Amino acid sequence: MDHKPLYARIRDRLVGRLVSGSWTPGMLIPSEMELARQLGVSQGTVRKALDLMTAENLLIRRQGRGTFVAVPDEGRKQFQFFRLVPDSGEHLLPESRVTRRDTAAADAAEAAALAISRAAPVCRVERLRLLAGKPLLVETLSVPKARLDGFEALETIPNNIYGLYAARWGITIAGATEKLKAIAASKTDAALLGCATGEPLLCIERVAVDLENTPVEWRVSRCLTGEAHYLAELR
Amino acid sequence: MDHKPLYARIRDRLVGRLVSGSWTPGMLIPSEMELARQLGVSQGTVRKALDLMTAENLLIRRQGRGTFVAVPDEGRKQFQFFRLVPDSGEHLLPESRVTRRDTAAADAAEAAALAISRAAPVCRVERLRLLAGKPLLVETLSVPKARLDGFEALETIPNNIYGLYAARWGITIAGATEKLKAIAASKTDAALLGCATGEPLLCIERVAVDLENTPVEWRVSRCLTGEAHYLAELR
DNA sequence: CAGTGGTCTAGACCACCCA
DNA sequence: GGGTGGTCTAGACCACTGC
Repeated sequence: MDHKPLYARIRDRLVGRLVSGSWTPGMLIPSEMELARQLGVSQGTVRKALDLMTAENLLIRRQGRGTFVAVPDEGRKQFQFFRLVPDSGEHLLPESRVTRRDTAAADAAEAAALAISRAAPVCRVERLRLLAGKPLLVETLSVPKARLDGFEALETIPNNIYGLYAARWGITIAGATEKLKAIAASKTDAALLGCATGEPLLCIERVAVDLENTPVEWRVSRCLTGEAHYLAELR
Repeated sequence: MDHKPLYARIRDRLVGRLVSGSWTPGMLIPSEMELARQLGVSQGTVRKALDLMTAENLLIRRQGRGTFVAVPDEGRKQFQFFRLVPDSGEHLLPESRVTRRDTAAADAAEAAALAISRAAPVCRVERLRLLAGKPLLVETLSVPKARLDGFEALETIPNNIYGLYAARWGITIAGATEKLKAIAASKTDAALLGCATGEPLLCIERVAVDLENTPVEWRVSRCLTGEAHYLAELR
């Protein structure tokens, strides 16, 4: 059972330092040699663990400088989980305007997506996001109150919410699964987006997970794709 | 200029064997030790090159057996470039029905996507794809005639077209870029798909590239997403 | 200049597969 | 048993960074 390779167990121990908060975003971590001494393995094994974590976007290595803990929204990483880009190709972050908030027991869809019980309370936010002043999408997100206690009392919801999860609750969003469909705009969405009812919208349903692969957030976005598109790279 | 690391240059030489066809899909390639001798580098360097190629889905390594050239449509790899899955979760390959074919000079969109001139001839295929007998999507694909000569004379277009590119022209599709939008069904698409004109469709525009990153195929799919969705994993 | 990560080598032992 | 890839170690040299 515990016959994972040594480098994988080293990785797990180092991820533990991230989860426990003893390594914080942006921080310089000890050198390979130092870690090898601390952990009682060779430098090569530490390197393999660090390379794994680098591939997972958890660390950033810089020759001559050292190895750093990745900060969620650094440079392009801001867009790691935002694949909707203007047709013109520029990558801009949209502004946000919160249109609704509440806290209540999870509905069936939320309970399934977040792997929690129907009775568990969730906090919800609906917000409109605009690019260069024009409505781009409206999204509804739900998080388990148990996991992000105090979310419902936040005065403002920052634009970059994954940075908030990290700063306030020490939760790093490590990945997400998205399901895309084309739908017709509902009356309320159309009003928010300033388009016609029935207009085709790109619907993105996302479950975001933390380092331990536990669902943290469920989000459904309805996007106008007249001047933007969702970009996917397949390799 | 040429100061790429040794393992990267080894990778390029080995990719060359794939491109030239001296290594063919499914084939067992020489062992690490043998390659190290042939190429005059250490086993560790060969390993790093092979690991790279494995990560690119070009090779498959099996402990105790050896290293094999990946077969484009082996097992789940059939779906490497087919991200549209039924909501039920099963992964089935759709049947295809060709609805139109022609060969002509490239239009502006094709020339831009395939990086060829307007005068260059392209072969086009439009086909309807069905899942369990129900229309799922209609797609139009264009390939440069110069690159896939004889394509226009094919009697049948196989369901798995990337396997054909490999078998007939020795071209391996190594990656693709997809742009997604929500659009309203045109009259002709609606007729093919058996839906109402104006019905929201998921439009997937894909440029597929070969091992050397040269565009090989341009494809635009219009999909019904009533009972299926496009699945994306973000890491 | 010293310290870091990046590359490259050499060799050991293991787990797995097949004849 | 002999060969394969998978893991782990140890040490060398290089390229880059900052003092």
